[in-house]
Amino acid sequence: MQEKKTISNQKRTEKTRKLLIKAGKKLFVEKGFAATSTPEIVKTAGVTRGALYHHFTDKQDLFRTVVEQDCEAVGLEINRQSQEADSIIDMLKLGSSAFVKAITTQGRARTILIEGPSVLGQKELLEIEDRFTRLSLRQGLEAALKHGAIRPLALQPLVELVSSMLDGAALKVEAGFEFAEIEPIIHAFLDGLAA
Amino acid sequence: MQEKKTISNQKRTEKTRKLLIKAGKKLFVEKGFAATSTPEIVKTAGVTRGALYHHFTDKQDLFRTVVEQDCEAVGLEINRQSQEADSIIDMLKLGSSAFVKAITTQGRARTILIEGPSVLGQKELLEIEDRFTRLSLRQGLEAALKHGAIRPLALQPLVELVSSMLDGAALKVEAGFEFAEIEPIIHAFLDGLAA
DNA sequence: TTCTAATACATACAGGCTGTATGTTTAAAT
DNA sequence: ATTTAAACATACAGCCTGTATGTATTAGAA
Repeated sequence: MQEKKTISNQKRTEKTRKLLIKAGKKLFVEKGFAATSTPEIVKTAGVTRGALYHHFTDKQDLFRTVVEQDCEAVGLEINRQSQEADSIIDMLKLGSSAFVKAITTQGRARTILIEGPSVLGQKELLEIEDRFTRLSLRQGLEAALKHGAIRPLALQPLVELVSSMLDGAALKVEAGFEFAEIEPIIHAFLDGLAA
Repeated sequence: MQEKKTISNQKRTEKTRKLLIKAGKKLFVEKGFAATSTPEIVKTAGVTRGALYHHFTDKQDLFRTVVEQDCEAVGLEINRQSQEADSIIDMLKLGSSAFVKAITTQGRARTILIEGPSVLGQKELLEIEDRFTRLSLRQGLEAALKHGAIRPLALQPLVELVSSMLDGAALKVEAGFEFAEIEPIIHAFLDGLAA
């Protein structure tokens, strides 16, 4: 029979945090941040509120962690799918599509795009997105500008606007629009930049 | 000396509602929906919670009213400023600029764009925006499509994406970017549609 | 004009939630 | 083996929301 006398603190922490994050993610997606109570979270996770407030400073801190993980996952998807691009403009298109597909998976659009701005504030959310999802967009646009693949525009605002357009596209897909209907318009916009 | 024996119920209601809406608008802009308490709202308005819950079903209902008023104001601005346009594409540009300018005034971006989606839900917010601010955008794009001023794309998703891009543009302006920096990029996008 | 009904509040209350303070158990360090 | 510190568990204080109930003022009917 297997004995389980001791669990290292590290493993224990890791496990508890994972349970809390998983529960939080599920509930934040289903009901939103405000409508999700901490008693509900810990009940879903199978721990106590003591554990929650030991590992996170408050509910918002848990939410931030959820958003960070979601953003990281989206970022990985973008990188993975935009590898195999022929041209620079093609890379932008592939990356854009990857972004929309990834962020409309697992309810990520709700946490990142809908709840994120009001719970974390626009500024902090942007920092997170910069770290994970918008990195490759920025690089892609930078390369495109350098190679003259798109018109000479200010890089920074360009990143912001393209990013916003993609956020919007994702929200529409989330709201029921077919991605097949949205994608050509994204491409039209990007082609417009090349004109 | 002026006597003030009787005030008609209509006037009384109008006045109280106006006070509550004004207080709510101020506080929602300053601190967000969640961080604004109803005791604080009624204190700012100079009325009691009884009055608040008499005129509005709940805090969210007051918020919705605030957003509707803000959207209406934005819509009026768009119509006003996009009158004097020469071409169809020019009307789109004028309208877009008017939208961004109007929604970055009076803290409207916070209530409509940041708090709105999470408090009211994406769906209900879209309905409100459709009624007030996106009406002219839709008409403009429809006319542009009919006249062949822009490429043949599905109207509905087109409206959604342009609208989202403008939302994003407004948020960036709100976040400190200069409108002068953002505007040319909006125009570039719109020109791209004409290509 | 008087009485009744309805509107527009005002006050009191119940339940729930958040964050903290404090207690307890288990791993880590000495 | 003992002490310390991490990882929880429990209890508590304060605040907030929505509702229920009570009161005053206006509207309408008689």
